[in-house]
Amino acid sequence: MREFLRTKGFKMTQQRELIFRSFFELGEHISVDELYEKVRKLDRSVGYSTVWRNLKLICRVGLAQEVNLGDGVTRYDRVTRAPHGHLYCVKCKKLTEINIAAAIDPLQTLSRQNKFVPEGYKIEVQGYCESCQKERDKESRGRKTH
Amino acid sequence: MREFLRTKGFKMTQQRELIFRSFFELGEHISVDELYEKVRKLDRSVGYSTVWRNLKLICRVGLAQEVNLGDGVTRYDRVTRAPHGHLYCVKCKKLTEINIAAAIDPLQTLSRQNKFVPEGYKIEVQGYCESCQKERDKESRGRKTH
DNA sequence: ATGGATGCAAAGCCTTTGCAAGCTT
DNA sequence: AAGCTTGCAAAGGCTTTGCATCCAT
Repeated sequence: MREFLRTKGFKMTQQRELIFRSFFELGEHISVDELYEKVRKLDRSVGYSTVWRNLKLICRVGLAQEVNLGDGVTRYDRVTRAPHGHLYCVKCKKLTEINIAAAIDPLQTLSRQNKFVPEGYKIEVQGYCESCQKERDKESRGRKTH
Repeated sequence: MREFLRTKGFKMTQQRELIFRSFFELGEHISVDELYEKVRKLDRSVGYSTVWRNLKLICRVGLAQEVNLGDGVTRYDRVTRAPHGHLYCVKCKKLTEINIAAAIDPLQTLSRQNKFVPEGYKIEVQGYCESCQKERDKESRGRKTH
């Protein structure tokens, strides 16, 4: 890792190592806050912006990718060999990962037709998870503008 | 429209009509600011929050959907019969709409397998548009943490 | 009248950045 | 030494909300 970063012009520091380690130990869809919490448990002296900047760095060197579920918080997904998408329950916010290989195929074709070079895919299916399907009707009866 | 809203418990007002009209006249991927600008040209007295709340309302009654491209701004897409996805150039931020019917198919299958009831799809392909492909290499040479 | 709708100003929240000091290389 | 990093505090930038007032029904 240290080598990997060096070749890209970055240095390895104690905090950086802690942050990288923590990030990869956590699951997917990690937010800055979540990672910050985890890191703080191991080293109370690490600053929030350091975590934030390192998360950005992880993305910059291609080890992770930002994910935006529209809840106002940017999350980060480790880039794995298997690209995945999400089933996002709009009621309970639960996320379920799905393999999107089958969906990527037609997208590559479309990209080609538009002379577009794809680098990544964000696929999200919004809807209701099994346990929230019953609540669905109530939901649509909301009122008030705010 | 007035009727439609009434059945859902909302009233029609002068501002609301202006906002709704403007929204549907504009293209896709409209941000609150953009809509606000357009509305202000027609009526300087309309407030920002009114535009914001009405955009939310349009979504709530199912006429539009929030789109999040990860640039920190929430955009709104009119819900049309034909669902579409986007080719998002990470360099120039250009958006190109694509028909995602072919990609939805496998996603529905996956949803079914997870006992998930899909309501909408967000599909975004990140990459480089034709004119930005040459810049691609330079881009990856970025340095500095911030 | 009644309750939703509006405008303004003020919060809220998360994301970024300026700086001076501290560490790798 | 040179330059990337870090922490802290302060900005930013967009999204929400409190409230008193206004307006549609």
